[in-house]
Order: sequence, then structure tokens, then C-alpha cells
Amino acid sequence: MARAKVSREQILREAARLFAIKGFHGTSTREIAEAVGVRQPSLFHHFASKHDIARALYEYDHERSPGLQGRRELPEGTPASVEFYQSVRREILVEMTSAYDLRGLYLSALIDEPEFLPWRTAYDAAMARSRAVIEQGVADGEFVTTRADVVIEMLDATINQAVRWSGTQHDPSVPDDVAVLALRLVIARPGRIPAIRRQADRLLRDAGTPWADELEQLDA
Amino acid sequence: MARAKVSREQILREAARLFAIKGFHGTSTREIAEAVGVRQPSLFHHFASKHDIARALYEYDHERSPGLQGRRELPEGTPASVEFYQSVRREILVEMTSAYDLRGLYLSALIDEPEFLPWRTAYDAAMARSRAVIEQGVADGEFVTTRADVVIEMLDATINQAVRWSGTQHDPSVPDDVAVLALRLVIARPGRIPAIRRQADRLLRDAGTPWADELEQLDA
DNA sequence: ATTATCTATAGATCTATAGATAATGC
DNA sequence: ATTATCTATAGATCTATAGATAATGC
Repeated sequence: MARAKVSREQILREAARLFAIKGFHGTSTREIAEAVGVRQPSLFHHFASKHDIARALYEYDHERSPGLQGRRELPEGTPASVEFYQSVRREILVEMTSAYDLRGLYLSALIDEPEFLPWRTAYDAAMARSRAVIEQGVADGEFVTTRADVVIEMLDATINQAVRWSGTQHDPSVPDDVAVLALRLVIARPGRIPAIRRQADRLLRDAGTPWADELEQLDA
Repeated sequence: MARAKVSREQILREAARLFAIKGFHGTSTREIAEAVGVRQPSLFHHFASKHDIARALYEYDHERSPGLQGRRELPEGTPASVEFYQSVRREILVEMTSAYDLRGLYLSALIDEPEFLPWRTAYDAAMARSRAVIEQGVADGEFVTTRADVVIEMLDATINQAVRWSGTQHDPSVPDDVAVLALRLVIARPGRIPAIRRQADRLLRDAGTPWADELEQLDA
């Protein structure tokens, strides 16, 4: 008799989808197993525990996100406006092109549970770096004096929201649209936005950072 | 022996707090009972079921939010920019001054469960009305041509986020700060923002809508 | 007499383990 | 021989009900 041949990826995909809908605690391992077409205990051949499934999803997100890794894509000395624009554009692109629906990881307070402390730490550090960029922009006069804390919260919320667009939304212009809106929040001279975009594109090309791959994925 | 005298409010407060941290499904009735200081079955004297507790919280939020009720605070014919500014400011104020931490209701997909369909419907209608205001602003030339869908998603995410600030954040200038940032997303002439704020204040006073009460609450 | 708690517990989960069995790869 | 499934089930929950008991209000 042919048995369902289940891959780790299939489990991650269905688990993520269910976590996003019903939450981590609201989703049973039985439901995940049913969605991938095996019996409940078979999951434990692939993952040691239910928490381990969520951990793999956090890991996947972390590996794809320069922001969470604390990796800069643009050289030292890049103007804050360009850095800010590029980092928002990149994060939105990363979340939109995720193979899994990662909402369940960030929309609830799951990340605050002790099992997930490393990802919480990376997340907090990324927020602190974003904040520093905004403060730099204000100090340089590129950005209007604004409440960096409120701007950060709005962006954080938006990036979390962007995870929803993975799978459903394939419009490749969305990352740029969101990054432009983010710039509008803080920029002193909105007329400079096209120049900022061009500078980001140029610096990114010079740095040789791959970027086109994910964008192509959205067109498909 | 003195027994704990528990009020409905105490249960709502602790339940909301726990839902926000661990999610609705991640919180047991035993945990809620422990937090309020009674035995688990005693909760069922006050609420028919665990779902009923969440329902009461949705109801509370709905009663306080003009946006969710579809109630206009400003007269017909108010410019889109003023309407937009005021609606954002009001919703942020409502969420910030909530007696309960309502994150758990909106950060997960709890609202999508069939038990909560009436609140889902009200929520969707509020989003559609916000969208119409933005499109009006674009049509009138007050707002730049922008993707209303993305702006709505950013605002929605921000308002959900604002729920986090209830309890912890008491700064009475936050609703205005967020509303100004929201305007910056879409406004064609940022220099008009102070005039828009003044017009909102004036129309609100003329309409006799109470407003000062909640602001005072933040100062306390 | 009414209201709010308590103890005890039914019945339905839920995660994870143990050990049997089938499929696959050398 | 190894890998991936299966059935069966232990043991720990979890929600909600039943019925006893204490406190409160008239």
C-alpha cells in the first residue's frame, strides 16, 4: 500500500499556515498531521516536539532576513535616508517571499516564550538598530524631528503585517511602495525620494548584494 | 473564612492580560482563575464559557470605538484630510485608554473564528470606510496618489499595535503624534497639517462630541 | 432566599513515547 | 539495514457540570 511520503517542508508549510490561523497553542499536532496526510505520531519522526517546528520556522526567517542577522547590505557611511529606505524595502521583500506563512510567530506573543529567547533577542537588536538609523537621520537633518519610538512601532507593525501578503500577494512593487511610505513618515524633503531610491539601487549593485532573485520570484 | 470576592471586571482584566501574552488558546481557564484568585470552576458563575469572556472583551472594544460602530464624529462634508486625521487620532486614543489589554483579540486570527463573526463584520466594515476616506482625499487632490490598500494595512497594523500601549503608555500626545504620522503618509502638502488639526478640533467642539475625558485619563 | 464560592469529577482533548510493520536502498 | 510510517496508549492537561457549602441580604 502506498504510504504518504511526507517531507519536512510540507510539515513546516502546513504548520505555519495553521499557526497563522489558529495560533501556535490553538493548533494541535493532530491537525498538522491531518493537513499533511499522516497520523499524528509520525510528525515526531521529523521534529522532536511541537516547539521544534516553530523553532525551525524562526530559524528560516532569521536566515533570510539581513535585519534580523544584523547584517548591513550597504557600506558604512551611507546616508540614513538611503539605509532606512533599503532596510524597509528588504524586510518587506523577505517577508513577502517567505515560503511559509510566518504570521503565527510574530502576531502573538509566542516569541516571548522562553523556548524562543534567541529569536526574541535578535528581534530586539534589529529594532534597536532601526531606531539608531532614524535618530541619525534626524541628527543629519534628513528627517523631520519626530518620535522615533512611534515610527518604529508603526514599521514593526507593518513588517509583521507584510507576512500576510506572502503567498497571496505577488505584486513586485509592494516592497518599494511600502518603503516609500515609510520614508514619507520621516523625510524632511519628500521630493528627494526618487533620488534616495536611485542611490539605494546603485549602492546595492556596487555591493554586489543579490536582490533580483527574490523580485523575480514575485513576478512568477 | 474570608473568600475572594471576584468581579466580572477582574476576570476580564486578567483574562485579557493573559490572552495578550499567551493567546486565547494558550491560556487556560485555570490560569485565569488563578490570576484572579479563585478556583477554576468559579469563573463559570460569571461567564458561561471561555469564549464568552472573549466575547465580552470584543463587546467592550466595540462600544468604545466610533470607527467600529460606523459612527461619524464630524459632520457630512468634512474634508477627507480632517476626517482621516480625526479617525486615526480617535482610534488610537480608544485603544490606548482601554481598561483591558485587547491585543489577544486582534493580533491572532481569533476574530476569524465563527463564534466572533459579528465583530469580524464590524471590523471589515470599518476598514472599508477608512479606505473610502483615503480615496476621497486622493480624488480631491488633498492626498497624493498612493496605494490605499497598503496605507490601510499600515494603519490597521498600527492601531492593533496601539493596544499594546494601553496600561504602560500614558503620554497624552501619542494619539496626535500617530495621527500626524498617518497624515504624513498620504498628504500632498505636509505644511497643512497644523491647519488640519485645528479644523478637527474646532469641528469636534462644534459637534459637542466628548473627547477631553479620555485625554485626561491619560494624564492621570 | 439568593448569590458566590468550593470540591469532585466526567469526558474530551493533547503531546509524546513504545514498539510493530512496511518501504527503501545498498 | 535503515528509514518512515503505523497502532496503541500513557499521562497530563483542559473545559464545563453537579452538587455541597458558605456568605449575604431581606
